[in-house]
Amino acid sequence: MSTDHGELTPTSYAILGLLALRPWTTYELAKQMDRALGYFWPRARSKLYEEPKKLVAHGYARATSESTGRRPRTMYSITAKGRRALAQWVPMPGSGPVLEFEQLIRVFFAEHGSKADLLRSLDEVRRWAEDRGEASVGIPEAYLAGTGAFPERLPWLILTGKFLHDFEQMIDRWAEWAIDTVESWPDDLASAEPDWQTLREMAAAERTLADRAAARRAEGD
Amino acid sequence: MSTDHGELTPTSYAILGLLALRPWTTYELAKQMDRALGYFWPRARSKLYEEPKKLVAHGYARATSESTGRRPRTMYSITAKGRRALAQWVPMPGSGPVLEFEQLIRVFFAEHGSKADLLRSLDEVRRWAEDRGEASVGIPEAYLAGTGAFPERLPWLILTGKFLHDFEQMIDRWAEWAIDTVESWPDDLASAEPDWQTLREMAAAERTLADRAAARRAEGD
DNA sequence: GTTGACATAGTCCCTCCCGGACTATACAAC
DNA sequence: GTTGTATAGTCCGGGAGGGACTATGTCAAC
Repeated sequence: MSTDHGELTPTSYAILGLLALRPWTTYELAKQMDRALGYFWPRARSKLYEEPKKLVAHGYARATSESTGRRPRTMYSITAKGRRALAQWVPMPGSGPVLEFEQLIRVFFAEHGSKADLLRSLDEVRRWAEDRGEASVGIPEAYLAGTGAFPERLPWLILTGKFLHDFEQMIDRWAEWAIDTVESWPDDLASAEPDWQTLREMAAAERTLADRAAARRAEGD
Repeated sequence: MSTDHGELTPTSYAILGLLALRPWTTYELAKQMDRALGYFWPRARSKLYEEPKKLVAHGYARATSESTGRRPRTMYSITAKGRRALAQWVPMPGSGPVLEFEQLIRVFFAEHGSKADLLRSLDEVRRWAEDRGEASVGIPEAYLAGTGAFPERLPWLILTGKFLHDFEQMIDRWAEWAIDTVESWPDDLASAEPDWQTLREMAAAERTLADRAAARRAEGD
């Protein structure tokens, strides 16, 4: 069916999903990714400009040339075939969460810096959470005020929104806890005392999760 | 100083940090990444085999040829110059957490599947958390038993460990909540009622974070 | 004492993807 | 009329993914 070799990736379907909402220019798509999808499926701009072309090549989208003044622009819209492909993709199993966290590498190797360095790294993390909060505070408020985009999708937008919210809160609370913990340490990291209490709590909680997984398997699942 | 073009990435310093603990063969390094660093800095095996060579080219590591029987292997160890470079890198600012979560795309576009499809996606997420719990349950227990690796690093290993733990718990709780929420919906997703209560709670919590960010900025930070 | 499974120790290569530099027009403000 | 910002993209080098491939070592089972 498709003559080109490039197969569709989750990024393709993410774009296709947006096209199912309404037609967009690539520029608008890129902006839209910044507002929502980009928080859990971040992709480079250059990719976002390529994907719609791939969708067109597969017959999943249609490109129409429009213009603002004498300046051309390309509007993309989904086809019936594209909707069918999307409906097939959505229910399929997907990959679990993948995390990249450079600042945590610097915490992991804290012994190569001072206590003050470590506290600075942790404070950076807390700021990240605060900045995130600032960036996203308007969105739930807009829906409460009835001005949010695509309100008919709100029930499941709240599901994904709460995930991002919980993620952000978790980071913030972790950073606060870590700062408190490190502040109680002596200046010489090498003589810091491990937080045994936290370690015991983690062991217990992991055990609970692991037991649930084992029980699930035992139930012949 | 360096004649080759490839500059050092966080991946390079992650490996360099491991070399600072003790010498390893590349194979051991790859295994070690699976055990800890890989959870917040996942990298392909092929990359892990290239990085030590780059470190040697920069004078940050030294390669020595050993053998097991007649089978050769390369042991890498850090140099004094490498330790200095690492000590410079660790305290520098790093990037905040970046998340990729394909399953959440499928939740985001839930309108293209059924309620049952959505529940299946969410259950997958819960299983992911359970499997993670199963995989990591032994680590805190080992340290409690006094058999964990590099016990002198335990204080900050607990910091990073708790982060991963909190991440996992957050995912698990979110999935449970989402499943409960969706189960209360009618079979036709289009007539589901938004969870206004959760939306209000999110708005309030984000506001708190955002205010803290604003206050921080006002304090001339 | 041989077979097979699994761990060790890598190499190779094609493709995906990043991300920053670059170009250019439209429009509004000063 | 210039300056700034939003719109609408293209280009490209290098990082990174990930699977296929090769080969030896070790240990337990048969």
